[in-house]
Amino acid sequence: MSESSGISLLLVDDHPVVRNGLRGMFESTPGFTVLAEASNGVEAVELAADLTPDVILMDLRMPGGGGLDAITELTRRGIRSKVLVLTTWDTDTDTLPAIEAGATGYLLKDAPQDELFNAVRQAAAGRTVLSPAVASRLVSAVRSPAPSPLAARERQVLELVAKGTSNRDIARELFISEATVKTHLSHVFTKLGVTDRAAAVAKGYEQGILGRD
Amino acid sequence: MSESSGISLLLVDDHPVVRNGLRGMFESTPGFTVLAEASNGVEAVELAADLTPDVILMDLRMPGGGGLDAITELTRRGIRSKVLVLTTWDTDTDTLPAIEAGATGYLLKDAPQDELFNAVRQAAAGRTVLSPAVASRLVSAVRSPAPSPLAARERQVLELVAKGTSNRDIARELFISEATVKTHLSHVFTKLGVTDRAAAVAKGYEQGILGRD
DNA sequence: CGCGGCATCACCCGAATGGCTGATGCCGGG
DNA sequence: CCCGGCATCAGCCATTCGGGTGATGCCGCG
Repeated sequence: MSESSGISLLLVDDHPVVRNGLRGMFESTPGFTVLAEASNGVEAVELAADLTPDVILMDLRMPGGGGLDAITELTRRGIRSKVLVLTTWDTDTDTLPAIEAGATGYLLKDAPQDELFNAVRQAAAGRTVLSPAVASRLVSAVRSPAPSPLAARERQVLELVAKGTSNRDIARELFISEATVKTHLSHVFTKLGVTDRAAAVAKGYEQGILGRD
Repeated sequence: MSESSGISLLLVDDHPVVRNGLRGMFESTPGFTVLAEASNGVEAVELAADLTPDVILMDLRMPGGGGLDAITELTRRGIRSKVLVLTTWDTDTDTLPAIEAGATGYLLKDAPQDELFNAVRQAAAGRTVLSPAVASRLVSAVRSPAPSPLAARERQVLELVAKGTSNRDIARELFISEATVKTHLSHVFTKLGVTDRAAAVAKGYEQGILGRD
């Protein structure tokens, strides 16, 4: 942390107006210093590597080096600047990936100024800041209602398979014959595009069919 | 929403002192009405079904009907009250399950009053409110840095297994013998407490060893 | 320096798995 | 009314698994 000049910032946005607006806001407020600006992800990574700002305010959608890749790269390089994603609309599907990639927070640009300031401070302190909309998204992703392509019986079988139940025991458990279990499993394999139970379980988790107990 | 009297509340906590404290806070603040209190989950569900408060402030750990079950039951019954989980420490492993069960927000009891008020208003409006600590938890669950008990090689093998690779092909892929693959897998089984590859994959996902590509 | 964890390999064997072919009954949509 | 999806069942058969037992070499920690 650059103690003397408060929280140091790197602004990343392809739109100069936005950068200017942000720079204005932060420069006219004690406790913040704008170290530099970048207009794309690649630049952002370079500057961040050089200047190690406390917080990087980053737009996601940018020409010439997307924000997402930039975040990934930053974390890969072990640069400790906190990334605060600032986006215009949150209709994006990128919110989750961004967070997974290592973003510390996610805010909408229409957030009131003090919320923004506050978020930056929180981020600098390493705390996660999510705008309500994003938090909701994240939460609903956790309880994602993934429609499964599997028939009810097939899902049941798959669940038991995931628990390590053998075909024979699945048969017993569901009061059907082992042959039927095998048939169901074959269908599961076909539908999931795999050839064995282990991969089927993996797909099951990947597609959210399994995993929500 | 009970327009006339602001946001209506149901307080659920096994500790009378806490209930009292909360009641005091909310009754002395315009815009809130405490409809009732409950000291356990079962009571809470009954009262909620009866009174349909706008927001339910609920402790998680309670004797006689845990908060988690209560939340589950509420969502099951389609009761539209928003549940705001209020917990003392957040060391719990319950935060995620609670959210998955349908909690609208998750706050620590040591949150400052206005934050609490604000959270309740947000919750009443259907927005998700997470205290920073919980948000972090949630986020890190998404990119879970779960320390896997598996050795490097073992993890590799498990990953291939999840892709449906046969032992023989795993051997080829890793330039080792099939026997070695089997040995690794045996160890994986032991460490994960399962007996077959399908269950191993399931555990792998469950424990965050697999799933983050 | 010995013990434990990791990584490697071998051989045996019984049981489980997955592919294939084929069949029946039910149900709902076109 | 027929077709397709679901659910049920059967038998055959090659392959794969998983367990057991045992062995070697390397490395790090005490």
